[in-house]
Amino acid sequence: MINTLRALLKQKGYSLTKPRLIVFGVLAGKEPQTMAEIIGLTANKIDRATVYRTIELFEQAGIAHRLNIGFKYKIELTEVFNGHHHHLHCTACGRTFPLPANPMLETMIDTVASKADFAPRGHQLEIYGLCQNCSKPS
Amino acid sequence: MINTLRALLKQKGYSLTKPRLIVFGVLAGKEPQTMAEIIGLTANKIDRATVYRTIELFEQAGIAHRLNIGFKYKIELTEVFNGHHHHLHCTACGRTFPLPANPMLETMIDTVASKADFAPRGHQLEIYGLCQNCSKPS
DNA sequence: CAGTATTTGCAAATTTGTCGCAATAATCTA
DNA sequence: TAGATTATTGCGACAAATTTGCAAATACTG
Repeated sequence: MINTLRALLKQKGYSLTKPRLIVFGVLAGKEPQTMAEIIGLTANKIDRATVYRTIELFEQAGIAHRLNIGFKYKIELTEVFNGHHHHLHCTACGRTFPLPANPMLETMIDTVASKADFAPRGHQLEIYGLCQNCSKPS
Repeated sequence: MINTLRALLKQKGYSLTKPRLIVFGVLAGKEPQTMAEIIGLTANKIDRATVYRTIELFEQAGIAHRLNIGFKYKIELTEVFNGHHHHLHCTACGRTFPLPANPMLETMIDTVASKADFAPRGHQLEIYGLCQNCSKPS
């Protein structure tokens, strides 16, 4: 994991610094995080500006990317680390869950775009609703 | 159209005011707009703060909703006015095109979510790539 | 049309994201 | 591994985006 990180950084000529490792640590194996969350979790270690710069750099290096959810956006590691997937966003508790990609669905999405004379390069599917926990009768 | 607008507002106990009509007019029948665009188009008629408040109110009343595209978000009228559809976002020219919903695709999305023990209430699919115009050989 | 409740504009305050630059840490070379 | 070179960080100042309080204006009700 760290090796992949190092490799992706090196590919772009970036170095693996302490702040970058910290930000990566905050993202690894967690649900997508908002900027505020990342900044909060690293507040005593890294400056706000560095967090923004790091995220931007991670995006350029294909390490992390933005996920648009409702108003805000959240950051998560790319499919290199997480595999391609979509998201289930619970409108009750605000959590975001990964939904493993379904090959048939992927194909259909590309097909539908192509039929509209559009050359698809990627997509993002966000499903809104209630997670298992929030739809339980209280 | 205006009647539907009035009805949706009344349903929530909101009144149909001049500023709300103006904002509605800016959104009706157009591509999704960014906040900056809406504010710009109404600058000499409505205060910025009112635009923000109106959009928020439109969201609550199911009149308009936010569409997340790349970094920014855009506003468009809901399916009540526009029908359910997805979006093709051209990464070259930045335009956003509607993609009429495909029933089979819709079904598959709901199914996939349900299988993950999630109760889907809606979804948003953004496809990124090149529009017909931008993929032409120049 | 008056009375009441809602909504607006304005100005100020927050929040969010960016930038320049000197200090610091990482990388490279010998 | 020391020393030179380059990339990166923290800090403070900015700039942009969004929110809020409140008095004045507008819409709705009877």
